Amino acid sequence: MKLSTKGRYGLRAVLDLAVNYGQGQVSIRAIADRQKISEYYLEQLFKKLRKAGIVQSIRGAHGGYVLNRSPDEITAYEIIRILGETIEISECIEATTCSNIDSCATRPLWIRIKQSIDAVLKTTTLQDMVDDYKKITISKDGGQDE
Amino acid sequence: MKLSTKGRYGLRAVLDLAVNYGQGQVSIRAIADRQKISEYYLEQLFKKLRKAGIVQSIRGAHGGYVLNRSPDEITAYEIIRILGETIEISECIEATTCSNIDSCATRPLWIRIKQSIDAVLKTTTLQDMVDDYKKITISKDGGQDE
DNA sequence: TTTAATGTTGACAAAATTAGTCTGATTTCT
DNA sequence: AGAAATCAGACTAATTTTGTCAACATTAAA
Ligand code: FES
Ligand code: FES
Repeated sequence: MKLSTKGRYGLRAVLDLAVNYGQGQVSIRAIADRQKISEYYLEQLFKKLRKAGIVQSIRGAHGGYVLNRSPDEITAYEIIRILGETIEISECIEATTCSNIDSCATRPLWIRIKQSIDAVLKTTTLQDMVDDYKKITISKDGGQDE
Repeated sequence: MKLSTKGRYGLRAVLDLAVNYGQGQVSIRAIADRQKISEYYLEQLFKKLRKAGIVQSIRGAHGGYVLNRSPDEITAYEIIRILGETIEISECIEATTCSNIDSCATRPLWIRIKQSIDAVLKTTTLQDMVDDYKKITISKDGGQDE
């Protein structure tokens, strides 16, 4: 069970925007460079994020993307879902029923797992993650921003 | 993010054994029938379970499989891991470090998610699941065993 | 007004993983 | 001997994921 790169790359990219929140737009190329992700692939992901209203695009020369809301108002859950990542574990969990529910004793377990994952994702904002991240890097190299 | 059929089918199959625990061996064909899973595919899964000592095989005519331990001593976590299912979310979580950990702010999140999944799996025994299952079916059709 | 940088879109291709099947052997019971 | 089952490993098919590309649209700056 692994999150696909959609979710992993996408969240890292959005986090890059969160770190730079309030300092103007960031281009896909810059993110691709920093995060070592294909520029073309990121385009796909930002398409979804823009349609969902998470980010705003600034077109033209020196354009880029900006978060539409403050990082502490965006949860990891939103991002993951928008990127098309499903936290289903088993297909029949989101549905209210399942064709062979009578011979299946695993449903309650999958549901509990899904709930515990969702709980973590929903209570984690981008700001939380940025804070954690800064704590690590600062303790390592003495800080990089003024 | 989905559990592969290895984990889903495998756990259902083992649960089938757990329901019949103490009543002798169960053949793969019987499980395949009840759970609507390919007989050949199940063979693959039981191969792993046998090597890991979860089940014991009884060869020859009227053979089958039996749980090697009591259902309340086997956790869902064990089964899932033995079947080769990884609960990694991201590749670099099990490892103590990661090549681009410096530009990645998502690690703490993935770790917390993994821990919450593991917690659920480790605290759920086959017996727990059988109990849940019986509760449902009994309330539905008035019970099926004597 | 031109130019260059960037976003936008949809289609496509490559790679990896998962899922499922098959054949043949061995063992044990009747 | 014959039937019913496991055991082992190879093999294929299907699906999903990942990544790439080309053509176009929009805007800012020169
Ligand atoms: S297979 Fe659908 S609930 Fe288990
Ligand atoms: S990519 Fe390895 S820790 Fe995030």
